[in-house]
Amino acid sequence: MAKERPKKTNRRSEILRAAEELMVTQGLTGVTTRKISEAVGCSEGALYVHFKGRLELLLAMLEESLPNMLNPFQTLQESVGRNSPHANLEMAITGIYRFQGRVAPLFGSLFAEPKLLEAYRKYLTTRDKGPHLAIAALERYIAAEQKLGRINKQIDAKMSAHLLMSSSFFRAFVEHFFDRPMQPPWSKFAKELVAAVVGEP
Amino acid sequence: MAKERPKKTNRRSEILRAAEELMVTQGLTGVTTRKISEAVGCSEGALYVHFKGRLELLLAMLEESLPNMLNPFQTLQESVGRNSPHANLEMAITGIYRFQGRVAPLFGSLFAEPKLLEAYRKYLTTRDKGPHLAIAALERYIAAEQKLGRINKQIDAKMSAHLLMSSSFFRAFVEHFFDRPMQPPWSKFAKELVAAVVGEP
Amino acid sequence: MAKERPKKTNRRSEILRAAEELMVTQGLTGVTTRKISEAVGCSEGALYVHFKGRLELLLAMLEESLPNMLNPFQTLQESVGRNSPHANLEMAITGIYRFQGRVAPLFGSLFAEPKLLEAYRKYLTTRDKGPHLAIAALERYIAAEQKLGRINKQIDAKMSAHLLMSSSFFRAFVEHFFDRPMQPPWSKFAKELVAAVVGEP
Amino acid sequence: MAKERPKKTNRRSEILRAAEELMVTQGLTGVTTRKISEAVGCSEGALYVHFKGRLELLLAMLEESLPNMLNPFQTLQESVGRNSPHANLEMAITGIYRFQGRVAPLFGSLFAEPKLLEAYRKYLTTRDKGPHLAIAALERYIAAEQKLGRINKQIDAKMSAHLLMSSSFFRAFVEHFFDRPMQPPWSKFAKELVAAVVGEP
DNA sequence: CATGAATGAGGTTTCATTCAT
DNA sequence: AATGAATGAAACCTCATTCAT
Repeated sequence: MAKERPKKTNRRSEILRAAEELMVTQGLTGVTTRKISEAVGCSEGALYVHFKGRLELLLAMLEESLPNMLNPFQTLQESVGRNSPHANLEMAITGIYRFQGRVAPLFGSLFAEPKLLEAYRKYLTTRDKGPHLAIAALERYIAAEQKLGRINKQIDAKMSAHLLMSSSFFRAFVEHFFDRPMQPPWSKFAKELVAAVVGEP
Repeated sequence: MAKERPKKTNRRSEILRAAEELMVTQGLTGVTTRKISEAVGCSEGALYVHFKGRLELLLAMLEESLPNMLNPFQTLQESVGRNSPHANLEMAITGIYRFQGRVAPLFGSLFAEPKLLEAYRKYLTTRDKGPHLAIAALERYIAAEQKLGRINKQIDAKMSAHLLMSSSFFRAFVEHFFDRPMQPPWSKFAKELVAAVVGEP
Repeated sequence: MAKERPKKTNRRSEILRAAEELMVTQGLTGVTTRKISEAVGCSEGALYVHFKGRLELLLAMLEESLPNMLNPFQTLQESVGRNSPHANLEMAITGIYRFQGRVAPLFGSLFAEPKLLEAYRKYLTTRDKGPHLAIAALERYIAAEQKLGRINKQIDAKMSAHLLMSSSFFRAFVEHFFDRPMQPPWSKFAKELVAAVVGEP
Repeated sequence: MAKERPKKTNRRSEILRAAEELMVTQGLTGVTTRKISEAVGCSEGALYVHFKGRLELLLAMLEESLPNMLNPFQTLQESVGRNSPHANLEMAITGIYRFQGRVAPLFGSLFAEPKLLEAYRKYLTTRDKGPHLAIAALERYIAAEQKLGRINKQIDAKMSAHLLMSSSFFRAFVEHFFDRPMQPPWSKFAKELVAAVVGEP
């Protein structure tokens, strides 16, 4: 009789979640095997059942932190020609901004451990992941709207995409670095940013 | 006959230089008291003659990594009305970009050690230092050139400053993160960026 | 067939025994994690598997040094009405004296490390341990014998108990402090002491 | 012409006073060369101008902590035949008790550093110092009063002296060990103690 | 799959002491 | 007499990892 495997999904993802939580609250340096196991409520040895070592564990954790980034762009692509381009772009960069708020500290942290950074680099490049995807998605959207005449055709779509991305990232980074929101508040800034980059609505 | 004191570069700065070197090559995690003392060629105890502890040492090191940033802006302010505004802005953001290439890994690293980040935060805010100064300098320059009619008065000076800063930072960060230059090369990108932000020359 | 587990004296107690040994031979200052691990023949890290830190280790060690004190008093209580009260008291204070000879240096040492003293204090007071127990036991015994008419009823039992305890402790402390026995030798002194305190037999 | 030495007494005794203060507040372990120099407000090196090393410094400090003990006994000897013997003894043991309250932690501490204890031992024994002096003084007084018929001649003067000394020491030690006064308060206890030891007045 | 004990290397910091100035 | 920089040893503790059970 087949042994059903009902309670799985468990450990491995518990561990990853604990690791991410620690990374956010204590910084990369605070993500020790001891603390992870304490947070999960298991022995340190248990970590090595699921991962070859700390590095692999952290890589897996980073892997699972990314996917959420894609959503804003699917939505964006689907809204070509619908609503106003400005509203669409604002929503998109708001998604990006939020995502970057979460990952800026994570990614920044990696500079502290070159081995981990190098490994993550390899992981990203072999799968062709990176911010260029987001920029490209923005660019495609802008170009599409330009074709529809809803965005000024003079605008350099690629550069605009770059500007939107850069500004969101810079803001997210600085705000987390100083642990304090910048002025003006994001919603106002997003409007102004889009207006400045693709022209007044 | 005055006794010259030639060799007084003085431990303290040797230590700081060694620490910075280590931070760049090995990441914040690699900046240990042991390694610093080895790099300097002194005992570990010697570090504590000059600094209360590792944290203070690192803070001092960060302190001494900043000042160089100010130069591009002094130059910028002095060139109001001279040469072309585009050339001036390109030079300025090139300076910023280079500076950020050096400090992005440093600052990113800090996310790995919240205590250090917090301390550095305090240091920066009590002296009102931060990227807003650079942005404000750019903004002042743009506004000044607008007054002279050398830059389109329609342009939002503050937002433009922000865009220039963000783009430089984003590029510097990403290039160091991936350890690979982005396309197009900086000199070309800088031109396009300035053009996109303050209008074709 | 059951596997006997003979060698389980178990690190933890090996460690505690080594620590006590060191405390006696080298003084509290000589009880270092290094020396303990060397004495046990394990790594320093192993200590931290069993104890949170040096302080907890020392507390546990002190904890296990006490219990032996209780025996003299059980015996004492059981001998009410039997043999001569003087002989009984002599035996009891001899037990106390021996115990105090062992712990006086230990307890004295604690003044050298206020944090440890404070922690031990807390440990003792929360469990209502302390010399008052010994004094009370002596007092109870004396009172019981007074009821039986075997000790002069005029005697202040409480004060007598106090005197017996104090004298034993003082002697033990001084002898260890000077590393030299006092005159007259204990057996003679004990007799005289009891006679002086509860009256000639 | 005599060189007057006006501002002396200084350093050396400043250092000793600082060391004693530290010993009382931080325990022997807290008496480090660094802390002493900080407390005095001089360099660590300065300590070695006045003392060969830490051990000699501490010995000198202990040396200067004792002399005050003698006063109660001078007074005592002078009051033979005056006032009441009980009052005189109470005053004497109160002096002893106070003194021991100060030195019990100091002397206890020494068990933590056998080398220092050994050195101090040598110092004490070569000059024939020690608690036997105090006991002998008490004994002499009691005997003198017995001769005058002011104290019961049946009393064993030597043992009485011993009991008075022991009780004071025990109390001082325990009270400092537990950092809490014992019951009954000293003044009441002293009366009862003297009454118990040399008979009701 | 999981544990708990163990380890060796390495972390930061403090110590008493020396010595050129 | 005094300093301040320096040191080597040693303090306590934490790390990632292994392995028998």
